[in-house]
Amino acid sequence: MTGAVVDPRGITRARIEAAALELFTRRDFETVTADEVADAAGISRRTFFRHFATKADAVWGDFHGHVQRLQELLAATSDDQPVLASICAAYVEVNDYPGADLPLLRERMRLILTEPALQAHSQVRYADVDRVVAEHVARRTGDRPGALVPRLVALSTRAAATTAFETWLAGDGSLADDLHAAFDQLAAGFPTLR
Amino acid sequence: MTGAVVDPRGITRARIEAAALELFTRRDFETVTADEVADAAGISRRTFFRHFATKADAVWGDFHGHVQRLQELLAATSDDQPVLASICAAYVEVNDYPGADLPLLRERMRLILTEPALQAHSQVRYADVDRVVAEHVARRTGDRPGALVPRLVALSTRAAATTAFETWLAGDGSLADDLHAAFDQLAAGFPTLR
DNA sequence: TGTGGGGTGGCACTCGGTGCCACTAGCGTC
DNA sequence: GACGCTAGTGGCACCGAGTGCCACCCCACA
Repeated sequence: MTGAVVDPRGITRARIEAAALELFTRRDFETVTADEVADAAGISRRTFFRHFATKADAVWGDFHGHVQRLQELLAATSDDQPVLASICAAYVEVNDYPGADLPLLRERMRLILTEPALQAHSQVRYADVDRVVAEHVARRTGDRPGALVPRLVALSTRAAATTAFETWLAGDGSLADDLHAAFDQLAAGFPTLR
Repeated sequence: MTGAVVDPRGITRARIEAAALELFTRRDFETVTADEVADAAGISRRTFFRHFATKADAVWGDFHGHVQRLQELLAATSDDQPVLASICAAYVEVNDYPGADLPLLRERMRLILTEPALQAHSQVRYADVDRVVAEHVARRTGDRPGALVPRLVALSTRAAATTAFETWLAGDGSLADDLHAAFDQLAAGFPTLR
């Protein structure tokens, strides 16, 4: 009805995201219905599912752009730098949010890491990250992207990033420090275990 | 109606699993409805959801027992053995299926690793594995189970196991060899990258 | 003054999953 | 044999996620 006077292709989407994050934070993800999110955003349920394929997708922001930036950063790395270091740097860079956005990121990651439905959904989104990282490693080693080392590096660096997010959420340090700490352990074969 | 003359608590469940795996293999997971699985297993839809909380759960066999065996194996490891080696050995042992069961395992893992809905669901099941492994590492290092190293080791060893399953599925070697290859890379900090 | 396209809302439908109730079979007790 | 208990089952109605279809409205452009 109001039709949105201009809506430069994103206002509505942003309003839905904000409403969804607010509701999912206040109550459990699964108890919030798509109708409630739509109501809170001032749109119809049908329109909600035009902007987001899934209820879960509403918490991911512009993740596609996130993956694309990661890919570009990896493509621009120097061959002099060790592979793991280049991946760590790319993860740090792509997660370098301005301080004002950190509370939002915190809440988003808390939901993704703790709500079972979102945790499950995350696997599908992160598969894109794994593919991008594996291709980067494959370029550097000459392997196929599906070979053992590229896949293992992709999956275990994502494990490092996930762990870093966990510790970042639990503490009050900087995300970059937590990422470096996790990647250092990984790259050195977990020296503290010996 | 037939009521099952004896059904030593598991016949029905096994029949559902077989029917489900057969259908999911022949067609895509998402296109097979719960009704169809129930029909194929000779039970009602309602009964299907009494045996399995989720359509996806029907492909996991006795995963709970799997996790329990893993936990017992880890608890029984010697402190002389390096932590990563103990985890690798436990993964190998718990996945040491008799040759006759390998086709079943192959199909199960292929579905879990390639069907998006099952891939997503797997995250929730594997969270139990991660918890068990992290507790094992924490016992050995004196850390809390939620600390950086226990969590990182748990998540990255699972990454190694997942990668090993991927390469096992793509090739025709032994799963134990693939697991050892992946864990060796991980424990040594990816030596081939340097 | 048309006219075409994009964003929207409403509606009906499928499917996964759940709560409730009724039925049956097996089993031990009196 | 009648009673009650329990476990497994089927049927039904219901909720919520997601989709296809159609009608509508508004804006841009001819």
